[in-house]
Amino acid sequence: MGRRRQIDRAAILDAALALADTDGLDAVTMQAVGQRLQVTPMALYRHMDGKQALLDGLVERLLSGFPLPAAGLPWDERLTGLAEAMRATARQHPAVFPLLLTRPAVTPGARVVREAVLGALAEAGLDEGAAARAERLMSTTVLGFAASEAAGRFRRHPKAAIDEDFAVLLGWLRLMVTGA
Amino acid sequence: MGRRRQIDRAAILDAALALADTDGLDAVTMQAVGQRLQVTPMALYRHMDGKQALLDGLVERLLSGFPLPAAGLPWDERLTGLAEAMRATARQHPAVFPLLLTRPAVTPGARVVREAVLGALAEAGLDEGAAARAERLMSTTVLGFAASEAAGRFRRHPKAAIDEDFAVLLGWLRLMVTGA
DNA sequence: ACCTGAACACCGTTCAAGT
DNA sequence: ACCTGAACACCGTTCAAGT
Repeated sequence: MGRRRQIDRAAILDAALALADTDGLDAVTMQAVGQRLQVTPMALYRHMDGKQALLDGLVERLLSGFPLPAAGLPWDERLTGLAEAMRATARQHPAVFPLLLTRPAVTPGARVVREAVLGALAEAGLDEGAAARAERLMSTTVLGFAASEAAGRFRRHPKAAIDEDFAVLLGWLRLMVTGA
Repeated sequence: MGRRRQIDRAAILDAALALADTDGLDAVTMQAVGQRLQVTPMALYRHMDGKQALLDGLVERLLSGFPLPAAGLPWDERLTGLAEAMRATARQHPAVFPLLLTRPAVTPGARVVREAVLGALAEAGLDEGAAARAERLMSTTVLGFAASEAAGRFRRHPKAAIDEDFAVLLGWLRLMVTGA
């Protein structure tokens, strides 16, 4: 025992995410991930289809770890909960989060989140077309805010002001649903 | 004459932006920019403080080329014009645009755009604090939408649907000002 | 003053070789 | 089956040398 290091896809993503969280996206290199797993960079290629696939995997990790609001809650609380969970995820993984703005939401993890939003909007009384449009717009809005915060675009502003901004934004979103 | 290539900061940014527009951000390497100017990569360092400064310069380029709406227009048309100009810029420079979400708006170019938005909001009757908040939120929202589109997050959807999404978004923004 | 050559420490990725 | 060694074509960046 203890002769050769054993790795798998999950271990690679764990290592890459830890690296991204502590040292930023640029620190996620095949060599650094390998080193963290005590393996040569080339060993990763058996489990992961290259660097781009690794980044895709990281994004999916964020999505699949997304806490969904309790189903029994009223629609507006579910929407608010979803938005807050998104912001919390952005704060936990600021380096990876902006990549979400880059990829079509077609993966299983993205689909789950979208269905949750669509469900809340349907309960609010929006028809299918309006709900689909509102979902795109709301996701984009919340994603843009959270990604901005994660990337440090608001770093000149006190945290309290940004929290208040977000609260105002949530108010807008609610109005968007009821006022349309 | 014609003995040694002469370059300067503006020429470097021109070359880098052209490269980014046609081949993406990853194609913007010191070597590729140098080659386009028929100069070695090391020659760039005399005029530009490294790769990061080059990217910063590219972002500022986008901002400073931003067309501002005519000052005589009513506030809501100015706001709409600003948002549409932002989206047009994102379409012209899709590779560079997402970087805007990454940097605090403290450069001269960013300041000009922000003042234009604040001016329109002041004319709409918002006090200073409310205008500052609305500016942050609106810029973030429009930036998020335009960056998403530029990065290809909506590539599964027909262009007409996205245009309509944007029109709905502009309606929301207007409501945000009058309804608060 | 401003560009070049040589050099360094990294990158991602391949492929044959080892176990 | 799965990791390693060697190799390749790139990266960004420095510094002394050329003109």
